Amino acid sequence: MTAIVKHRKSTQREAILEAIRTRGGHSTADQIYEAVRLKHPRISLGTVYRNLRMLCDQGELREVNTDHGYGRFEIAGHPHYHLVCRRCGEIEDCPLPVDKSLEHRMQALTMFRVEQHRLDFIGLCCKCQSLAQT
Amino acid sequence: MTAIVKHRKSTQREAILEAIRTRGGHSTADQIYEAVRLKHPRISLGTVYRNLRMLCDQGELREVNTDHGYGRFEIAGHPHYHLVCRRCGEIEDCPLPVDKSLEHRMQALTMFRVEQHRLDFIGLCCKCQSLAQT
DNA sequence: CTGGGTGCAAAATCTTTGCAGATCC
DNA sequence: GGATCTGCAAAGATTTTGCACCCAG
Repeated sequence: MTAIVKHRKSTQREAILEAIRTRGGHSTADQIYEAVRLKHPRISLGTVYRNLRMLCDQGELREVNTDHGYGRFEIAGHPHYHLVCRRCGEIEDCPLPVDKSLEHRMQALTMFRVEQHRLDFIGLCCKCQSLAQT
Repeated sequence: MTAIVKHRKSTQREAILEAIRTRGGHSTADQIYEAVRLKHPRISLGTVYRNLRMLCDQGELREVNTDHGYGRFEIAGHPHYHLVCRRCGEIEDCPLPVDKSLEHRMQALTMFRVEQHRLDFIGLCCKCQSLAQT
């Protein structure tokens, strides 16, 4: 099932994973690039993207999509929902438990083959609540 | 609340709305562009994007995000969930009723100001089920 | 050694924008 | 007639890729 692809270990890839862990997840490619650059000034954005893609394919990372134009990446631990700020795009993990039964309920109603679901709550993060009225 | 902006009517904008209605929603900017071009060969992609943005701002359209790189647009009727095909990116509307109580349950647990939520089921559409095994 | 990984820069993709002329009211 | 829209093309933003060199195994 899972593609068997050999990958060497590389300093850069380790550093990228480390950076995501340190930042606490939900980082954009550029944030990761900047973070890694502190220790590895010669790393290139291309390498960051290449490794993010690879780590996603391997299941070590998960890409989180927002409406804010760029992808964000998190460590692929146990699944959870997200809180997404519509103003600044920041993402927080959601304390609500994941409800797998939704998938079964849904599957009963459609020919579409349901494999997983994602639930995002959209609104304003604490910081943006104080800044904006709208 | 809603910004009071005057907008004239334009042949192009009408045609864009019409195209989205005809295609049945969930269209990409490019699909809309191609559809409108049949009747208005001189329309430009820029105009399509400008009008899509405007119609979203006015609340006539809603932008639906997928992981497939481009935005999709649907008529902003009553809210509903989506089925998203991970292979081809196609979107279907979901028959499951929207559960607003999720937002209240969530709001009770966080400082984040919850305004709405979105729920996508991810999997394989009928067409892609027959094509792929993975 | 040798094939995967990297840096660099160019290219690809999707979307937005500046400008001059056309259009609606 | 004047503000709004349009077409065109150039610019932006984000992500991917070709290539020659480098390095882990």
